[in-house]
Amino acid sequence: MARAVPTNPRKSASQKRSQVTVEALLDATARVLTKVGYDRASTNRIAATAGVSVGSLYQYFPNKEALVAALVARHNREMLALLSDALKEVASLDLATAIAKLVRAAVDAHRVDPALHRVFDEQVPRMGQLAKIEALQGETYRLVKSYLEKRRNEISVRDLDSATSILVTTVEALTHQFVIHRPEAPDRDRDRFIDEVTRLVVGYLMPVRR
Amino acid sequence: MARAVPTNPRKSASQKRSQVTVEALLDATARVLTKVGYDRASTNRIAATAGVSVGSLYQYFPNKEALVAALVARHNREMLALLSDALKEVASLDLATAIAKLVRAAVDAHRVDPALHRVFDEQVPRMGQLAKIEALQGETYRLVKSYLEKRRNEISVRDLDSATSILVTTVEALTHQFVIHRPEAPDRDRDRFIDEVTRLVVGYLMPVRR
DNA sequence: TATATTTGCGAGCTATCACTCGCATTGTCT
DNA sequence: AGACAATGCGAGTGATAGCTCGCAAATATA
Repeated sequence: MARAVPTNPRKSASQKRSQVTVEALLDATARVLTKVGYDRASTNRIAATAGVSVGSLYQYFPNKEALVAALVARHNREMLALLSDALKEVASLDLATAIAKLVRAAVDAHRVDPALHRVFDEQVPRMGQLAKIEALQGETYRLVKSYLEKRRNEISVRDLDSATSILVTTVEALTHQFVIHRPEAPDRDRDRFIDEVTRLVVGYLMPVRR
Repeated sequence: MARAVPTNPRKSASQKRSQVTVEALLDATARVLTKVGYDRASTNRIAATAGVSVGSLYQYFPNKEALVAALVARHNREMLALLSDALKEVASLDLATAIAKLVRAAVDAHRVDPALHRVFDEQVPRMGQLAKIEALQGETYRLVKSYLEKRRNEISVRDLDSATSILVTTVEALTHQFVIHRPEAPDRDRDRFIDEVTRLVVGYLMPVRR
């Protein structure tokens, strides 16, 4: 319980065996987090779930926070890859269609493991090591902004930076809210939701002189 | 540390003296939370900060979670009152102006105690007792929806319910993000931000045939 | 004033947590 | 095979957390 001082990384796994251990620990962390929540997810419990000793856990992660941070980082990298793919698939479409597809991609991405997503959102404290992880969110920002830049002539906003940050925040919040509060929503409702978000975004990016 | 079973409320304060104690505890909770964060905010620490014994704390709050829940509830009631006032002040304005004023009110509300707000947002786990608190958020939803209903003829959205939920989520997320990431933003930037959010919202509620 | 009730106290109990360390096992290199 | 390094182990340690309980002080009631 006593963890006042910030911690440094440990040795990184070099042999295959240890890499398996690390993966097992991350997987176990995800399972334990979704099963019992952040507070009750102790390092002992996670190690046991992973079929690994606590000692091994601390060989690769200096503390619980670093462990969770690594899991979040892995998760974020996956999400980022999905976004990147979606942006490529959408490169040649007109903006309105593209936005619709992107929003759908966001919703689908969040539906992969909603329980884990929910824990990240509702329980994992975003501080310390975890705060650094948000820097990885900056990559999302960059990807979206560079996409908007390519479509600059179809878009009429004062400032691409604020537009990007507004869009990323908005779509993320709405997607979270939808997936968390209506995890079993039928396809029709999901389509409706995507439609509404698309209208919101397109209306913002391509306003019509009134 | 051992708190497996959910807990019931304790006796509520009847004499003035005890009400003072309860208030002191809530105030201390806010101070401790913003100072050391959720994890390190122990009940002993909170009681000491309040100038009250742990025993007294547990006379009114069955556990730490209930204590924090009570604080969040108090905070939410204050926020709700601000929203309610803002809606009244805006009743007779045209929609676009009204939205702008409402967004400004939201930003101002979050600027009252940004540190506390941040703790609520980033650290306080939204589960158990805290989940019930979100039901109080339903009141926000109801207020906004009834406002939109009064303006139904100026608005063109398919469904007022989804529109309400989208607007509440969006404005809240954007406001949070702005206040947390730019707590010291100059007035000009704040005005800009309010402008953008207003454009986003108005563009959604009053789309122009394209 | 005498009695009953409410409120306040805080040392201390138990549970649990994060984390260590000396030793055993497995893998690599020559 | 032999030597050295990498990895795995898990009982044990110290610290701290949440929470209780017996008693004292303050307030209400008669």
